[in-house]
Amino acid sequence: MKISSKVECGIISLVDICIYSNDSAVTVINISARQNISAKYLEQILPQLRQANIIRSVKGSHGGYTLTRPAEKITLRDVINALDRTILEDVSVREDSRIADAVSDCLWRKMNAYLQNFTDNVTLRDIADKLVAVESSQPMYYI
Amino acid sequence: MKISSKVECGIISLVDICIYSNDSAVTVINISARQNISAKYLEQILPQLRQANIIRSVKGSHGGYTLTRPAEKITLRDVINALDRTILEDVSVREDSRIADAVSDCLWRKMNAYLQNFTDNVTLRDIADKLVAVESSQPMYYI
DNA sequence: TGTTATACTTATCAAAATAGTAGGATTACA
DNA sequence: TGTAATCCTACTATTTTGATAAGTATAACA
Repeated sequence: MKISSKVECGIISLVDICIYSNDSAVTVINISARQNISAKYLEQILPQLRQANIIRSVKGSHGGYTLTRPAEKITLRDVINALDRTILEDVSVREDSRIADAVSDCLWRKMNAYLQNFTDNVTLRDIADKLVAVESSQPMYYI
Repeated sequence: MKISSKVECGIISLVDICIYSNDSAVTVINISARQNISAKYLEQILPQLRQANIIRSVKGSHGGYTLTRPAEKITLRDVINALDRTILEDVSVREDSRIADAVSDCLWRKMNAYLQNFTDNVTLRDIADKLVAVESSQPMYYI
């Protein structure tokens, strides 16, 4: 399905922070270098994740970002809602007929609930763990 | 979730055809009037549904559209694939890092499969039936 | 106290996608 | 031959998206 680049970069950044923060905050510059995402672009995305209370930031020298809570407590839905609320909104465009209403009620609403259920049950930890599993037969670096 | 107006109008049209075709084909003009959708817009959508073999058309006087098969054999996935293939494609934007690959493999692909499963299990019949159920306590007209 | 390294904010811009329109061509039937 | 319909292709305006730019604020440290 269509996932915006913003959400994808957000998740990649969070996994990066999850893996690379060892008592120290992770900087935009480092995420950018490791993940091949423009630093300027990240500077637009990360503050939104902070406002959603998924990461916290430290300004100034030795600043950067850390997760606000354990990775298993951060769901895909949290991230999507922080960065692209429309993905999980059930928007009905048409209100023009009884058929349109029925399609909206019986289809879009249901489909959306189904998708929300999925995103509620995937956490950052799941992704990070999968990554380690994939890497296990390889040298242990993540870049 | 985000569903394009095109897909929504397509489904509404199909339900309309399902309900209103009694041995006779349903015309764009009638769908347009009943569902409040511009006829010109429908003229762009319905041929795509025909190309996907969901409806057949009859040209000329007394022409119009009918379903090619029973409503219970037309799935939401059929319709979406006919009108907006990107909805069910698992597109990964980033291929720039191992984390990006992991997110793509372990998340987007899985999410897409989950969504496809949903769309495989909803048919036009389901929608039409729901509509009748909604109407059952009301006078029996659909417009 | 000044320099440096960082996050933060706002504005801007170009490209792509979307929604819808327009005009004419084609077909079938009476 | 006229009429009622689908079909086809192009166009346009709007919105969304992806990304960049420039400058501000803040904290650490020498």
